Amino acid sequence: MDAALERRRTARDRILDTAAELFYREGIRAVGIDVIIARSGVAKMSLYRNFESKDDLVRAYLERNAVLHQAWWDRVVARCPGDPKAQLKGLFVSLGHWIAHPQFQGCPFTNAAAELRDPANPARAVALAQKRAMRDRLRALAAAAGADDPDRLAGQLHVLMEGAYATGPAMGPDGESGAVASASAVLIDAACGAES
Amino acid sequence: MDAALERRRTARDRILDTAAELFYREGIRAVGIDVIIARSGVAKMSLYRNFESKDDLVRAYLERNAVLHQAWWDRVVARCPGDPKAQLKGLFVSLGHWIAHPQFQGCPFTNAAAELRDPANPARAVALAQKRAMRDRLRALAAAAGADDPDRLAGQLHVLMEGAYATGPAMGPDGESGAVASASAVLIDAACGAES
DNA sequence: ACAATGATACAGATCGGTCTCTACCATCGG
DNA sequence: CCGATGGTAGAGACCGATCTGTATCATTGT
Repeated sequence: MDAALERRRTARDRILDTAAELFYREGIRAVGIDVIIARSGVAKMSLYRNFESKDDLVRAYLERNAVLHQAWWDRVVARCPGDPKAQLKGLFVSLGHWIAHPQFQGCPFTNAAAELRDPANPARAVALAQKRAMRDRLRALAAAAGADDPDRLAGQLHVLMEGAYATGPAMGPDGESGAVASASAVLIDAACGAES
Repeated sequence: MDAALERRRTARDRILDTAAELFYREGIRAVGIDVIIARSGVAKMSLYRNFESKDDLVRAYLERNAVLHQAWWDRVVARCPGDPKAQLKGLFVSLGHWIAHPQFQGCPFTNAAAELRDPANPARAVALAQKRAMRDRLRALAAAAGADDPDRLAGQLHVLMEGAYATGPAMGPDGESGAVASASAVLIDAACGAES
């Protein structure tokens, strides 16, 4: 029964798990269908019964990652309820830890956008939408924190956040983790008035 | 003679020009050798006589871009001789203009690093070296500007710079150009003391 | 005549995607 | 309790397209 349940659970999920790991670690274009098939122990037709195409699988991978990222965001924000300024700073502290992780390979969405340039690719649309959503959430927090110009602060923090993602793979685990947190603090304090 | 010189000049250079444009606009892995051949009006063997492989062509493309980027940096810095603080700010103002260009497609080195994950790829090494060189130059300017902690300011500005590159393609021409310049000013002033 | 280049065919590998066939398992009618 | 049925999955051959890279031969400018 256990094996049966495992089987029923799997197929699609096993494909998605394997694809997510490979896409993130080795790149989307570098990972072929055959490798995903082999590593997930799944028949090729099972993949094409659950996903229309490789592009569709990539789209599903990014959409699931967007949900996970959203969950991370909510988790961090929930640690400082009612204190938007601390919530903002907490995001960047947590981000600084993440990019120092030895297996960190950059932002999945930025990577996908770099690999998939075709504007008509739905996976690319998911990646870009995620960026805009991030910016919107930053803007909401900046406004809640009482920034003089919430839109400006959101823009600054958005650039900083993207930079943290981009700097990670280039500078390695001893990279700019501290710089991310400290820069965000400087920008947030400057935009909200120095009083805590 | 002119045509002959043109011919002699070309071959390698025409290949490199065409490859640079295509690699940057459409991505490295998305552009095949055949397209480069056709668009540059060159025989396939002329490419393989001038470059060992496609990877070698990519490496040459990135190395030339590194030289061009260095030249841009020097040009901007030369506009404010003897004023490192203004030089730093000028870099980010200029960067803000660049990422607003409609044909901006992100940082060629970041894109290359995202597309070429194999650590043994020499083109990837060129891309990562460029990042480190940028950070070193930022550190030198930060020290010259009298920052309290030059290494810290360099790290912050480095993240900001990478973020500017990464945000461009996602947010479009009406993106965060202003945020880049303003954020850099806040960080620089905070690190050097407010007095100009 | 000679060196460099263009044109083209080709080789070998790999890619995404389709097809066929078999095996399993859950359900349901008797 | 038992046997037929249908849906899901694994295994692997196969296809056409495309990719990098090589070999061959004609052309051209000096």
